[in-house]
Amino acid sequence: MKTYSISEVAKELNVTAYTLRYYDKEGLMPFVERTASGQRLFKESDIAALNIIECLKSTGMPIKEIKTFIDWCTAGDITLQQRFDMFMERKSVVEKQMKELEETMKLIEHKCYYYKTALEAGTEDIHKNDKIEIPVTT
Amino acid sequence: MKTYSISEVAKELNVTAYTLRYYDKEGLMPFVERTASGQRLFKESDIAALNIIECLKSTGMPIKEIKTFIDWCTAGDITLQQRFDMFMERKSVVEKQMKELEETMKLIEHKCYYYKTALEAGTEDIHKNDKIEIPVTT
DNA sequence: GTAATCTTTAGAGTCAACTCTAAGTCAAGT
DNA sequence: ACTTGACTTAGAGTTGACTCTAAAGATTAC
Repeated sequence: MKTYSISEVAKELNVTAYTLRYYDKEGLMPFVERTASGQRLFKESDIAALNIIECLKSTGMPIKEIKTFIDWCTAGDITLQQRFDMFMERKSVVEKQMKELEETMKLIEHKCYYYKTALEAGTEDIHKNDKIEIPVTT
Repeated sequence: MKTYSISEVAKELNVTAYTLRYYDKEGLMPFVERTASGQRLFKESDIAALNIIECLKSTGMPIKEIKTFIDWCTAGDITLQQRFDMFMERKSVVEKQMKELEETMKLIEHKCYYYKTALEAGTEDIHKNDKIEIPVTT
């Protein structure tokens, strides 16, 4: 079975080897095996697991919570419910992030328009009488 | 013209007064006026500007870059092009974030399904023969 | 007018997530 | 055998963004 060194994996996942060692130190990689001399040997399945870790991280989940998930994985079928619940919660977190990102996008696009027209006019003054936007909650 | 105290603004924007003072210290709020005794007086337009700051922050822009933008605003029409370019770049950053968030969502949803079926079976073993997913670039 | 509750500042402390250093070990090429 | 470069560890250092403290001054409520 093909294995990979830490720097190969780092390159593949676009992180540094330092970061991977840090994750290991924090308990996110209890599954990675070692050679007799102590060097890490990453399997394909380890890289897949790291992809899940990256995915959780990208939802804003802190390392410590990801560790809890890894611990659940190690514990086996007894923690299936916790893991299911966790991913369902992540799903709603990501849904919220998507909505927020859309609001952000609206404002950014409005500003693009604002500056495009200001540039055409040569001055921002053309927007002097724009009404101040009060965020609408409903 | 109605004005607001730092704690009123903090409440409104869902941040702490500490945070607002920190932003001020970092140069994000040169426009906020003061009473004779030195207390900050926030106008509606200041709150609008803080909303833009929050918007930029939510795209992952660091405080120092936001300060650059605020400095451009202070400099006037001469920096219209820079500000337009900045928002156009933010737009493409947010587009990228949206795409990434969709990829994240796909993986999360897949995991929800994975654990839902595992729960129904009472064991994760039913997925033993799932092929390892190799991220597809195209 | 005085107590309670703001506000101000400079500067220190915290926290997460890296990021690096030092000193040593291991592996691959010539 | 020896050099070069990758790997190991513990632990220190960095960064960004707050978060708080202390001591002082200002404002509000009665």
